[in-house]
Amino acid sequence: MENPRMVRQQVRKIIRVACDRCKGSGFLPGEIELNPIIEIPREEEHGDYSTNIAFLLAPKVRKSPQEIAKVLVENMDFAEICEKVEVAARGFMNFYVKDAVWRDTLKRMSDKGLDSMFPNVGEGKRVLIEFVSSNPTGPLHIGHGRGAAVGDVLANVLMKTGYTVVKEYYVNDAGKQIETLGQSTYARWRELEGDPIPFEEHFYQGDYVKDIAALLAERKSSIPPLRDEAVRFMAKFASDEVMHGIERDLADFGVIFDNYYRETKLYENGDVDETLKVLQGKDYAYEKDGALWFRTGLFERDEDRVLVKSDGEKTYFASDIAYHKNKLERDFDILIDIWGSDHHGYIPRLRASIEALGKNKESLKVLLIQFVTLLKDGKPVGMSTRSGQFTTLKEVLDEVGKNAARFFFLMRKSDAHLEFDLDLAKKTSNENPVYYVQYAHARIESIFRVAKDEGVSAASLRDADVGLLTLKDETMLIKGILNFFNVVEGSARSFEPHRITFYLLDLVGKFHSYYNKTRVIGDDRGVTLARLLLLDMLRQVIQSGLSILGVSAPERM
RNA sequence: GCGCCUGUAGCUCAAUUAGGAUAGAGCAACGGACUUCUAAUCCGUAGGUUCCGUGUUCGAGUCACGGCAGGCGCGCCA
Repeated sequence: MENPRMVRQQVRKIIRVACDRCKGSGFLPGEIELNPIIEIPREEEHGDYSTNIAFLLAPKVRKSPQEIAKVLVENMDFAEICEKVEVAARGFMNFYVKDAVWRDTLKRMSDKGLDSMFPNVGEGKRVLIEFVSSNPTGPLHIGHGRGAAVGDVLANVLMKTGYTVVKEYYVNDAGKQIETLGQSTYARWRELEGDPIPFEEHFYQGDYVKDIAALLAERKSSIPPLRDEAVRFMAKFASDEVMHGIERDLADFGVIFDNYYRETKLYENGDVDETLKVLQGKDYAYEKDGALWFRTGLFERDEDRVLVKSDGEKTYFASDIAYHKNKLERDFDILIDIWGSDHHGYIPRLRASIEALGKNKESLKVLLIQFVTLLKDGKPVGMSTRSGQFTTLKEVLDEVGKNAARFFFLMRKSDAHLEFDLDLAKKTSNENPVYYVQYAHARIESIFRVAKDEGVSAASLRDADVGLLTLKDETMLIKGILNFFNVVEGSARSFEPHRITFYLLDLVGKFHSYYNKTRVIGDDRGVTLARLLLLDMLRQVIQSGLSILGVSAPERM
């Protein structure tokens, strides 16, 4: 078997052949067409794969599932890959794959390398993942951190599985919020100059505004004398400054974007006006009460939305349509947007706009990220950007480090609430799941150090005889290792990066258990080599999994 | 009022390609294992009306309908 997916395909084939044979003998009607599920059973005693085909056939041929399963098995040639196929009491058919098949697949993996094992899900499709996209009016908080982790890891997963991926950050550098930032900065600057003006309630309260004002105060000469111009100048200055900080925090978090796409660019190059013209040309936009409205209701169950306000200003929605039009025109097959879940109400109108532009709205996938509750001393820490009482990503990174932060963000499915326990993430103890995985890797590295001292080189692993891996724990570990590629595939198909985290925890659990029971390096050189090959593959899978997560795989701990 | 998400062990969460067999982990609790390649580990015990109800069927944590509870959204804001 080239890879573990092929084992499942073989099982499918065995079933199909048996069905054909039963059709030939008249036991099954010839025209019947079925797509049975072949799954990995929960219970180990139920074999490596099982199928429900007998249940699906039962009503059609008016026979009991048990009888159908029995006849199918009698007509089955399974000996090549299975040691037995059993009919369970209810009518399930359980396939017990030969241990040798798994061992040979492991050997193949060792010979050909990990990269040859990843399934090609994407087939070269181009996908653009847009995430974080936080307004440059304040530093990233912990919620953005979760979005950053999910987006970055999803990008890694998709890259592993045959997609061409571009990571993009959309910078909302136009509009009222930037203006408010300018006013806030200006007010702080006046304070520093000893000539204060009222600091209004809707201004940004955070201390970072004061820092920026202080920076400006040092370069007094470049500030325009007129207030309006000064505010505009400071808006630009402050948002650039904040943006630099965001990029720095992201880099510290291990997230590097391919592009930063600025909203103002869409205005400058005429994309927004062009988009509005197209919509109007198709009569998908109309004027009412002095404003321009988009006919959302034509495409989705949603109300019509304003594109141009009666004061002539364009809405965020207008430029966002232009942005997504722009993305599609850059020849991406799939657009993934990662948003905070509080924006979910925005999905219908954006989908509608894509359809209105004559594109397939199914090419847009929106992943919603639920809020993060930060726990400190077991109690939640409140947050709000306006009041300045948020916990920034930087603070969390400084406290728990990149590895723990990324791992914790991916311990939940993204659309579920996440409780982030700061104290737990910080602990250097067995309670911390990050270390559980990393420690397994360090242990394996340690074994290889000892092996090296005893004269076992990496090259000699080529001669290892996997047939000597006969322990039950070893078979389980092999299956666990090979399952990696299925998990990555599932993760890619469902856009659920957190599956990698769960998989790794499960896998290294098997290893820790094995380690405590079994000595790898022993007197029997053959067995030692075989076990080292097993651990080498395990090590590579852990490294690969952790690198997808963006978490380090330390050699010592 | 309408829409989306969530509800599983004391706590935090799983449950595989959208229905499969006896619902699983970790933490916390209790009892054990270091003369050994790393005890940041392992082994064992205990812990459940899967929020409630009705339905669909060979089979429901999973699907449908109706409730209950929590979160979020329903702007000419972004």
